[in-house]
Amino acid sequence: MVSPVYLRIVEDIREKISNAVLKPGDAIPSEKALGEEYGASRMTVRKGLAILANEGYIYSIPGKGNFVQKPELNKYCICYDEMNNSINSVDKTKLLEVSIIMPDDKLAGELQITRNRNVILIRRLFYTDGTPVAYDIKYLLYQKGMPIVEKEIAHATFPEMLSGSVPLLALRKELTIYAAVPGEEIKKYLNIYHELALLVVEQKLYNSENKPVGMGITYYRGDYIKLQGASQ
Amino acid sequence: MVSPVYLRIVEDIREKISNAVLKPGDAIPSEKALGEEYGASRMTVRKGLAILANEGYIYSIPGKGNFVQKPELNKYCICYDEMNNSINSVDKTKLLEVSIIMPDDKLAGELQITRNRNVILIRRLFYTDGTPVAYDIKYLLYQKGMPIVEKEIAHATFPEMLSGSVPLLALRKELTIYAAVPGEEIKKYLNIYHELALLVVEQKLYNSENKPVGMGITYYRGDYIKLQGASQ
DNA sequence: AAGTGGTCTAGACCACTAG
DNA sequence: TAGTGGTCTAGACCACTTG
Repeated sequence: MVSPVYLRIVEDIREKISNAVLKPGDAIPSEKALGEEYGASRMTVRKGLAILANEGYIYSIPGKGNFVQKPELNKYCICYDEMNNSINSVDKTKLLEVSIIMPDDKLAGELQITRNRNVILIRRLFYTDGTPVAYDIKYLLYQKGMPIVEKEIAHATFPEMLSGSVPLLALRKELTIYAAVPGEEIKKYLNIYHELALLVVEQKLYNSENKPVGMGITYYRGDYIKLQGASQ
Repeated sequence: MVSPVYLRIVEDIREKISNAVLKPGDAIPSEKALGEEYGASRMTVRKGLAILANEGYIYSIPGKGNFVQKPELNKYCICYDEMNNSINSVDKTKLLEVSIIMPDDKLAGELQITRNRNVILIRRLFYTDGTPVAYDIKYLLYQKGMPIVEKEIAHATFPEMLSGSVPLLALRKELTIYAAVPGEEIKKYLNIYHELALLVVEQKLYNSENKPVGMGITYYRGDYIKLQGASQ
């Protein structure tokens, strides 16, 4: 079997959609018809169509048929890792602070907790070639059994910090990206003496019950970071 | 049939992975064993496993078995639309320029064309509540039959501009995000009189042969935009 | 009533992995 | 050699849509 039948079906139909032979909203031949066309059973045809549906090319309406999907024009996938981006990679970190704090009203609200709940505060600086390029703050809900080993924390990305206490596959993550002018404290940490923009990335992590388990803010020197995304 | 058998299988196994009953690398019971456990045929079991594989929970090794996947810790999905973001939405646009130009060396390189190829240049301002919030530049490879209707261009997002000449499902898109300090020209367009950071978003579009068909840069006032992403 | 997709079965043969 | 996943079939019954 050089190439399975269902893959030939997938490739053929995908090609027709890419070349606009089949346009969004058009009906695809019925599963019975495709089976006859390719000399395949209905289950084999369905396997191919399931793949196309999964890739976002088609959708089906029970009782009616399969149809070409309208493309998602504005979806992008971005791989964000505090320590690595497309123009830069962190080669040194400095742990400024690890402490247990009681949250203020704003933080308690963000983390959906009361003000007497313990929170771990971690502040770090990221360096590239000896230059400080980012100032990083993390707040983690303290969980019993959570390892606060400084050596581990210093170089960990945010999800990694939680790997001991939360099953990572249950983690839901949110990202917010914006630009800002640095305040005096950050200017000092990042050795900024002239006008410079910051790229700010906020992360928020939720457990499987959709409760926040941590949030973080990273302030990058604008001249040391580019985030990249792509469709698909 | 209240809930199909294959969905029960999916939910059971997904639950076990989320609760760390099954950990990354662990083997899942064989398809035969699962079939006996759920009183289902092997094809039904496989349908469930295919869904889990597609969701990124498991993977399979032929001849060995199905295994729990290590989670993707840094993948985020972001919906980017020039005109809409999480804190702001453009309600007016102003077309500054639509013209056909010959690219300079830099642009020709970016678009992988020779300097005698025609390029459409579009410059726009985006407004929210009467305030200019973004300055937008687009370069499109001129294709014969391309509609340059000013009314259409003024309010279109980048992929929409190409909808007449390129099958949109074949479009591959790239995004680059960074922060910068505004230059004099942009300060003038965006009425910036004090220190302010810009969020800059570059878009590059490719056709099905992976040749660039357009690129765009949008300069947002840092106080008027936040981009958001999420896992899944 | 005829056609469509959704679910499911009980087999089959293959290629691969492991002891 | 026994067990595993990968492909495939030829049926079946169901719920749904359309005329």
